[in-house]
Amino acid sequence: MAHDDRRLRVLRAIVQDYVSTNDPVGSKALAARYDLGVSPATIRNDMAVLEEEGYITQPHTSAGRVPTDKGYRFFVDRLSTVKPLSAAERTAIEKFLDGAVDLHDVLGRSVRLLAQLTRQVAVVQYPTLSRSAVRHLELVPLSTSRLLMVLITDTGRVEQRVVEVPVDTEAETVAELRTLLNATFTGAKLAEASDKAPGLVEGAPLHLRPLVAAVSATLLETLVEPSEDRLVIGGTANLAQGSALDFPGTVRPLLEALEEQVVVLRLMAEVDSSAVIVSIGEENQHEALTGASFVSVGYGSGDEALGGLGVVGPTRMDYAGNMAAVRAVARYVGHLLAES
Amino acid sequence: MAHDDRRLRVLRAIVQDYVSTNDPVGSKALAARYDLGVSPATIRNDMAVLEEEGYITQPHTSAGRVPTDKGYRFFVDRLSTVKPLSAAERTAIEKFLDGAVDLHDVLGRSVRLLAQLTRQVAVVQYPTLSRSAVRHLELVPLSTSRLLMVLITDTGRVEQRVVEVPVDTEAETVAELRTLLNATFTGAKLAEASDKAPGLVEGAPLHLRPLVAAVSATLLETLVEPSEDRLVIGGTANLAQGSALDFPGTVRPLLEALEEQVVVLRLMAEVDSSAVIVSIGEENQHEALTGASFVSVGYGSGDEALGGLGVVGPTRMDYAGNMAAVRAVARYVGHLLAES
DNA sequence: TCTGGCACTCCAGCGGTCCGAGTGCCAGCA
DNA sequence: TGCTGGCACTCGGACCGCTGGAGTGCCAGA
Repeated sequence: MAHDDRRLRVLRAIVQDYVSTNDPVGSKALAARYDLGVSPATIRNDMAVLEEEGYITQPHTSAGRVPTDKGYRFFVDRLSTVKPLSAAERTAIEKFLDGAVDLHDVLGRSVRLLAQLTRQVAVVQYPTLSRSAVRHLELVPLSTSRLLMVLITDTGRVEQRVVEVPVDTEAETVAELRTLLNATFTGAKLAEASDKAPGLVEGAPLHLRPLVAAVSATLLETLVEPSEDRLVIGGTANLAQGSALDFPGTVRPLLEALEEQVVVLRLMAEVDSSAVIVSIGEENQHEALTGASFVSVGYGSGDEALGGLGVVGPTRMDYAGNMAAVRAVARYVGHLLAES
Repeated sequence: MAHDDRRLRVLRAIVQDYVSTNDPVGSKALAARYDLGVSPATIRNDMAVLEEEGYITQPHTSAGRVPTDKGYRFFVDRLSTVKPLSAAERTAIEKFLDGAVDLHDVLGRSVRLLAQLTRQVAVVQYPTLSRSAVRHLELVPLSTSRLLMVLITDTGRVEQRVVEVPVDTEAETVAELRTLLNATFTGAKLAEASDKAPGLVEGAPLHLRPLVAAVSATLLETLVEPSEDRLVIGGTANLAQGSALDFPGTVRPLLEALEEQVVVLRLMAEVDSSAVIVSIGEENQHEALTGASFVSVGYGSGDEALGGLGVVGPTRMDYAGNMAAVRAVARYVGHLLAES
C-alpha cells in the first residue's frame, strides 16, 4: 500500500525531526525539510491517522506533533536503520580504550567514552562474578585467627574479604590451604563454586577442614548481591543540559534511581551480547525512568554476556546513533577483556 | 564594643536565615525571628555598615540582604559554633557503616551516608597509595612472559597490573620472586618503594634481576597519577534539587568538574585529618566551583591523612552542620580502616 | 486521492499596571 | 551618642489583556 508506506515515512520524519530540533513538528516544516512528495495538507491527514493510532500526539491544539512512546517503539523496531559509526568515531574509541591499565581503568574509560559519544548518561556494569572464572585465590594472614581472602577473576575483577578462621593458623597451614584451594578453583567458573565447595571440604585433610569450610563460605558470600554486581556511572552532566526540556519535573528522581544502582542492574539483568535492548519510557517499570529510555547491550567475548553497558536518556534520543555507539563500545570492551 | 558585637550577631542571623529560607533577608524579618533586642531601623543601620564592609549585598534595591563569600567566610571562621550531631545521627552513622565488607564497600557507604546527612554532593577519596603500606604483593603467571602483579595495601586497596617480563618464567622462579618481593616490601610504606627498588635489584640473585626490575618498574608506575588517586562521588541528585535557585546558570559545569575528578583531587590534596577545610565560592580557583563551597577533611588513623572526604554544595549551605558531618564520618572511616 | 484555501484555536511573548517588601533618611527621644 | 518610629521612595514580581503566528481540521475542487 502506497498509503501506509508514506504514513510510515511521515512517522519516521517526525521522530527524526523532533529528536534533532526538540520542537513539536508541524506539517509545513515536515513538507519543507523532508522530501515526502506531497503537500502539507496530505501530511496533515496522515498525521491525523497516526495520532488516531497512538503513534504521535499534540501537546496542545495549535502545536505540532510529538512522538509517543509507542511511536518511538515503532521507530526503533521498524523504521530506524543502523547508523554505522564514522571512521573518526571508531578511531576515537580505540584511542580512548587503548592503554587502559586494568579492569577499573577499562570500565572507567568506557563509561566516559560512551557518555561522550552519545551525550547521555552512560552506565557500565562490572563483569558479573558468577560468570567469571577464578584466576587465582590468595590468602594473606592478618592475624592468627583472621585471613584476608583475595579473589582474582579472569575478567580482572578483584574481591577481598576477611575470613575469621575458627582455629589459629600457621604460615605453612595457610600455604597448604592456598595450594588446595587453587588446585580446586583455578580456572573454574564461579557459578560452579557452590557445587564444588562441599566436596572440597570432605576431601580435604582433616586439619584443614574447618579452614576450607570457612574460606568457601566466605567465597560463596561474595557471589550474592550486592557485591556480585557493581556499576560505574558517568556523564550525568549530560542530564543537566536540557533538563527542563526533556524531563518535566526535574532530573532528581532519575539521578536518585541511577545512584540506587539496583534499578539499573535489574534492567541490565536481561542483556545479552547478541542484541541491543531498548526500553522506552513507560516500558520501564520503575517510576523514575518513566520519562527516560534505556539502551543497553551485553559485552563479553563469547556467547554469554559478562556484564552489560548502556546509556540512559530522554525518550527523545537518537536511538540509531546510541544503539550503534553502545554496541561498538561493548565490542571493544569484550575484546579488551578477552585479551588480558 | 556593644556595637560591633551586635553587628556580628546581625551577620550571623542573616547567614542563618538565608541558609534556611533561601530568601534575601530584610530587617523586619530579622527583628521578628531573632532576638536582637533592637528595632528594624537599627538593624538597617547595621546592615548598611555590613554592606559597606563587604559582608553582605543586595540583589537589587528593594530586596533584603544576602551574605557575600566574604560574609560566609567570616561566619565560618568566627561566628559558627560547632553543631554536635544528634544521637540519632551518630547511631545512623554506625549502623550505616557497620557491616561494610571491604574498602570499596566502606567508601561507597560513606559517600552515601555523607550525601544523606548533608543533602549535598559527597566526595570520598580512596586512601592514597603512597601513604599506604604493602600488605602483600602477589604474582600470578598469565603466560610464560606475562605476570599479573597484585598489590594489596594495609588500607585495603588492591591494584593490579600486567607485567611483561623479559624472559620466560617457570612456576618456581615466580615463587622465588614472590618471596623476595614480599620480604622486601611487606610492611613498607609505598612512598619508600622507590628508594628500595634499586637496591633490591642489585641484591637479587642474578637470574631474578630482570624480573625484579620489571616488577619494580610496574610497581612504581602505579604510584603516579592517575591510578594513585581515586574518587567516589555520590548524592549528585542533591544538586538537581534547587539547581535553579542555587546555581545561576546550570549545574552542568559543576557536574563536569566533579566527573573530571582532577579538580576535586587538587582540593583534596591539602586536607589533613586534624582540621576541616572550608573553601568558599570565589576562593576556589576552578571556574566551575566558583559558585560552590567545598567542605573537606582528611581521614586516617594516625597523624597523616590517608585520603580526604568532603561535600560540595552551594555557598548557601549549612556550614556548621556539614563540617560536623564531614568530621564525624571521617572519624568513623579512620577507625574502620585501622581495624581491618 | 491529493491539494489549496479558509476559519479556528491556542500558546508565547510583550507591555502596562499594581502591590508589597524593603530601603535610606530624618527628626525626635532616652 | 545611639536607638526608634515615621515616611517617601524604589524596584522586582505577579497579574492582566492583547496580539501575532503557527498549526490544525475541514471542505470543495482538481
